[in-house]
Amino acid sequence: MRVVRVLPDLAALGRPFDYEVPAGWEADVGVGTRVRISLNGRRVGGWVVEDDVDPTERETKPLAKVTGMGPPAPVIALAEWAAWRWAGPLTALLTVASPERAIKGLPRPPQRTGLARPAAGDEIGLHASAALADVGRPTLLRIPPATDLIAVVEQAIGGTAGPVLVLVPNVGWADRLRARLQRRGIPAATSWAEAAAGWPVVVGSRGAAFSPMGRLGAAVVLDAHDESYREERSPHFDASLVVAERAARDGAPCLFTSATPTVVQVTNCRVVESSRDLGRSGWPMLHVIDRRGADPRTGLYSEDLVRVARGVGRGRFIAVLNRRGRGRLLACASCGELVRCERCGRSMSEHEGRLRCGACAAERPVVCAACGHTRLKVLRVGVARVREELAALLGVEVAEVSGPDDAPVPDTQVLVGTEAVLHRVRRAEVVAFLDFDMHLLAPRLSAGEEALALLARAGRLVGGRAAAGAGLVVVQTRLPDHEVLTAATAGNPGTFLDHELALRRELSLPPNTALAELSGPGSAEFFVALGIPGAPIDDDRWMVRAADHQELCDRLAATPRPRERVRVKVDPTGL
DNA sequence: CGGACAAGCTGA
DNA sequence: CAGCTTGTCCGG
Repeated sequence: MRVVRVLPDLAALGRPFDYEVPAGWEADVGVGTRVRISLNGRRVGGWVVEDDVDPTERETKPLAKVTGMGPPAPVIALAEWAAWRWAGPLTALLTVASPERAIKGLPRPPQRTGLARPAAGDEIGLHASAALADVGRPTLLRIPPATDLIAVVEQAIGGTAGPVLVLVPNVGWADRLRARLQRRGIPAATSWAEAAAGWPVVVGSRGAAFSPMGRLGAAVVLDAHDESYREERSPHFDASLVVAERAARDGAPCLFTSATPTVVQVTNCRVVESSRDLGRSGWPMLHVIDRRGADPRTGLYSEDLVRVARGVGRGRFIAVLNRRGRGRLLACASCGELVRCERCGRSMSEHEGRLRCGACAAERPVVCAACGHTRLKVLRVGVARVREELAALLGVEVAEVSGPDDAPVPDTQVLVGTEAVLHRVRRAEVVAFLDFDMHLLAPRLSAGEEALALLARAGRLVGGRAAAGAGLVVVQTRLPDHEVLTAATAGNPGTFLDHELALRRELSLPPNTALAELSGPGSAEFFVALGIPGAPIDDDRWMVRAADHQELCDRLAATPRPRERVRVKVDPTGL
């Protein structure tokens, strides 16, 4: 009698059980198949995770039902790797890798037309073409933000006979890319079933990293730095790393593209940089407005900014204001200097009568580092007033972009919104960051990387500085010499990366070490059981550290979890 | 996870 | 001590 091992889709259980395959079902059951089983008297769903298991001496029950197709065996193995890498339940990853509804049969794959490799005419195509010869670790193409990436995708598709997986940050982008490929005679899968059936190209967002396609011919991750590749829920897997691992397993080349790669990516990838000319011309024109002299109590609009806004032609003017998080900046009430950490440069907040850095936990007394005064002010913007103020200043209608992602964008020339507005508008003449310091100093490990990525994103809306009709990105800041701003001004993120890498090395932060955040009531007990270096963050959170992920993840996997709940976040971004 | 069963608490 | 809550165990 054939016996299979089934993992029930109950996250807290996390243990497989053995079942018999009833006679006549043999052909419908294999690794990955979605089944229903009778467990402890109730019917639950699950996945076959192992086939032809040695029947234990223990009695086995038969499978109750075959629900439909599930992820193929190599994707199950990939999900197991991801469960190890992000110390999370396999069930959650198998759910991502499975079709939403039961699938019994597959459509017939389309004719392969338009799949010839185009001539690698321009610089981007040449880089992509060369990078595709490389296998093992991803090649990172560092290309400026205002670059059309279709040439990269076409090189990847034309350069292999196997299926190509293309990851993009969001579904809107996936839809547009699919449509463009379709017009070129390249059918791109839009569903789980199509990917499983053998469509030559799969385009998708985060979840598509676990797409049920066969052995990859090549993989491409566009805007590989984008935060949306990171799953917000547990396990917090990073789809770009999943794709890199998958490509390596399949012996396929993996291409990352990014204008603003993270320091971890430039460390772990083979980096190919675009030429200096292309780099400069593809970054936007940046206008930095120094607000150091401004009274912390005055409004958000400098004279300079108002002048720029009044000079806008027919295009859009977009004002961006960060309201994300509870990030509050402190400034000296006397001289206006921002309160920053002397070790890592991030913002500090007041904590039991002392200043404390949210990123590296450094502490010091409540004293202005510039003038020695002890009175500090909280810089906070009256969000509701921002729109009204701008409308009054410019004498035009101003709309606020907020609410759900799919709501229509108001049809006014001037818009105010959080950074989400940059995802919802495709084109602008001017993008102005009213208070960029919130981004530069956010108490997160990735604050600088994210701030630079934001400027690059804004650059897409206004166009590269060399393009016809190029617009302008405006930044109001009290830190005009910040390395993020000098890098963006020069159109060369390399200077920022060098700075950030040196800082990370000095503080033993990733990529020099691997970190995990433990939270929840059981975190203290789990920390002790782990027996690796770490430090408390606050009441029920701990940060643990190991030399690399092998050591960290092996330790996390080998240590039994305490009875009380622990959440583990490998590679935390917020500290 | 959720059912089974045991131990603990409460009030008459 | 019935009736209820809370805790612990376990599944093929």
